[in-house]
Amino acid sequence: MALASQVTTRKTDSKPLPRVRLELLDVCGRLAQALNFPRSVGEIYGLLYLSPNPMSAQEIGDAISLSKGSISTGTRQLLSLGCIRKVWLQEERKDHFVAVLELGDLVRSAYGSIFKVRADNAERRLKELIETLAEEKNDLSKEDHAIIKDRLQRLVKLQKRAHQFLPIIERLIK
Amino acid sequence: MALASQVTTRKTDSKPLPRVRLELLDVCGRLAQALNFPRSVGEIYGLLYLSPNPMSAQEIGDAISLSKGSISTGTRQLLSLGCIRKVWLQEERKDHFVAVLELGDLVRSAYGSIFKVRADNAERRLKELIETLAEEKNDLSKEDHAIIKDRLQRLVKLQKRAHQFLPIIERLIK
DNA sequence: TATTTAGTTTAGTACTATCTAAACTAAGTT
DNA sequence: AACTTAGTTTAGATAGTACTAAACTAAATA
Repeated sequence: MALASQVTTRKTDSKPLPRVRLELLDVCGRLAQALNFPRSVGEIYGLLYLSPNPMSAQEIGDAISLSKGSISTGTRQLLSLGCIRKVWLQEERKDHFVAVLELGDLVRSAYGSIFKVRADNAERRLKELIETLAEEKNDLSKEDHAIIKDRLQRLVKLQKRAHQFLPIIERLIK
Repeated sequence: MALASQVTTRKTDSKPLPRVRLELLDVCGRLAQALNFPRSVGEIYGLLYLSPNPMSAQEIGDAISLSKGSISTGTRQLLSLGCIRKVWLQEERKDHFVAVLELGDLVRSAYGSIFKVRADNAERRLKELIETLAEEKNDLSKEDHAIIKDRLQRLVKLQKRAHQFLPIIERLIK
């Protein structure tokens, strides 16, 4: 029993992280911010990505200083994004986390769930705009109507252009 | 003189915007937010994009309600991004603005100045990480070193993959 | 030169997002 | 059953951003 408690405290003997890991952690933090995620979420992923072993919330909190609460929500986000996984270690009560290393898969699914959805949304929106213009035709002067129609038409062209990309990107990504 | 002042006040007779314009304005506002710009910046662009005439700061402020200050900084941002242009109207002291309609050009330059730069940055960063790892080789256990090296190698692969995209995207864009 | 007008900059306010601390839930241990 | 431990949720603190109002600069007009 005395031994057991020693074992649990041993966990906290966290040596400082090697610089490589600190650097990647930072890179991931910035990347996360650029993608409108909390920086800490990126940091957690970066920490796990170069971790030789699965890490508990404890250990994560020790490595980057972050509260229990933040780690809890951060890991939940990463789990739901499929960026990390839980692993159960024998005779360990705590959850442990590992980074999903197959980033290609992640990118692929991000494409499907984000990029594609956006493209579809944009298309719908633009159609709505054109409908609205049609409804308002009588309220507008001939010239104004023509101008607006022309400009919306430009957007349609641009969109068609973008649409040609999708299949090409899909092929590249798979 | 009375006439002149009438003329200047006439400008303020702003009729409410047609719905198409309100809708596009909204779309652009949301788009701006998604790109980490202030919503108002997107709204200004959206407003100008469907405007039959160049608009003064005044008119912009009347159309979407926005303070002088915000319009000043907002237009400056859009100008520096190349999204709008100033036009000087005869016998008008005020600046007037028009949207740049060639969105294709904008996308192209955004690719050059943002996407490409990011890709290059990422490449540099990754090289640095690998250098750091080399420097730290002795501080790490053999196993840890091997693991970290392997994972960085995965990133290199991913990056090479991404790199293949660039020329293809460039070709599509031009 | 004094006054008006256009536009910029600054100081301050309001809002939002992320974090922490602590209350809480649940489950395992003695 | 009481206690410890792991993890979640909530309330509140803090920081950052985007806006407004107002002071300021510069230029045109009287």
